[in-house]
Amino acid sequence: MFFHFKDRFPKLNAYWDKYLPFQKRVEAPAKAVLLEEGKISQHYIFIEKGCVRTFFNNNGDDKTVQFFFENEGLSSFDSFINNVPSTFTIETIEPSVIYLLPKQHVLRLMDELSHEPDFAQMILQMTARRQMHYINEFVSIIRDTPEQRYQLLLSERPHIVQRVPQHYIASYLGVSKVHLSRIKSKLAKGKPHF
Amino acid sequence: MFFHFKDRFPKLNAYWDKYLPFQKRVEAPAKAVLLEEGKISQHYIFIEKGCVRTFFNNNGDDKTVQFFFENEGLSSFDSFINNVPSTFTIETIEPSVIYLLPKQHVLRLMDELSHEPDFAQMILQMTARRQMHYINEFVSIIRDTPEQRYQLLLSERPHIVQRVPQHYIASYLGVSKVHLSRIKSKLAKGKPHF
DNA sequence: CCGGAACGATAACATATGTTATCAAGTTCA
DNA sequence: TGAACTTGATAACATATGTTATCGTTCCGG
Repeated sequence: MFFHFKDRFPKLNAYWDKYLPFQKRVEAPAKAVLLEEGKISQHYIFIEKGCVRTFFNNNGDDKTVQFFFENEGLSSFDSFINNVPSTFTIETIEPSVIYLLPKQHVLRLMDELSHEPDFAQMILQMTARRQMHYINEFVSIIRDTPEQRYQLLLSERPHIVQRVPQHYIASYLGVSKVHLSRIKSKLAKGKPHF
Repeated sequence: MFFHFKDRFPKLNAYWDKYLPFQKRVEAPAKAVLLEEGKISQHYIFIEKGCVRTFFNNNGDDKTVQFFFENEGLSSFDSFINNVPSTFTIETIEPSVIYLLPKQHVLRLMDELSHEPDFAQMILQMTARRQMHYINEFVSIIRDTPEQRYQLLLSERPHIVQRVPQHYIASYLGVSKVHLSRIKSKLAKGKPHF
């Protein structure tokens, strides 16, 4: 969450660097669970290499909520901040190199940061953007057909299609893996590639 | 957004009361536009009486994103904070009594508030909850069938079903109004009421 | 008080999507 | 290396959902 705003708020860099030493480096294989559904989040997670998804279990099959890649950070935000059980699991997709920053340090970082004069503006701008992201996810799914959503993924976030197994993408799009396969073959017919 | 946290952070009361005089009271008929898609949000909106929806236009027909009722506050958050065009329109559903607090006062309120020692915690807890709300909207739509979503609405937010015209609810659920009508008639057959 | 708009139900048809099953090609790991 | 697992495609069938059209009712403004 914070990492993405380093450019807009250069002051973040100093804080970030200060807490780097407290991070724990982890090399995780594929399908390694970084946080389990129902547990309380204890770390902020930063991805140096590899990719990660968040998902929840629903009657046996799981539904993917979001994908994360290199140089992105995440946590189960509500669980982390409000000390409640996490709604979803965080799991590596590929073998990955992960940095874990324990909650106590993050909270200390936030507390120090809150003495900066423009902290209010910064935190509001950050959270407004995050919120907009999730609203857009919702908007897209009530506005677009699965086929349109897949094409949006292809054009705007092609790395997801390239690196993530198809059934994860299917559940993220809100369709069965069989239907996503149909969508792909339909698109392939319309637009032959030489 | 802030109003809901008055109980958890009693200090908010003092700030809220302090800025009450700067609000403008408006009596709006049904279908009155409080903020238009594409414009930049200039007010925080508080609903004293009536109800309101946010929606966006999509090729002529509109898609409802969220409903708000008495004693709830809202703004087009990203537009308000980041000074960007609003993604959606805010419109009354019923004739309503609305209070508008101009942006400058809200920003001043936030700035004062940021000197409170637990401001960081407060703002993080608030935003984590809001974020969770929107994630849950997304999760529900990739997990549940429209019929299940309608039943959830019936059991957990029955006031929406009672007060809001059906086609608004249909677009919020992500189905056509015809299909929502089908869902209702199907449920009525299964569970006859005497 | 009238006429039109808004709201909601229903039918008929077309299309989209889910489910289950099968097959093939990689990939992993003992 | 071989067996098990993962990934992906496809077929066949059942169900869900969209679209268009029609009808009746209610509501509201001139």
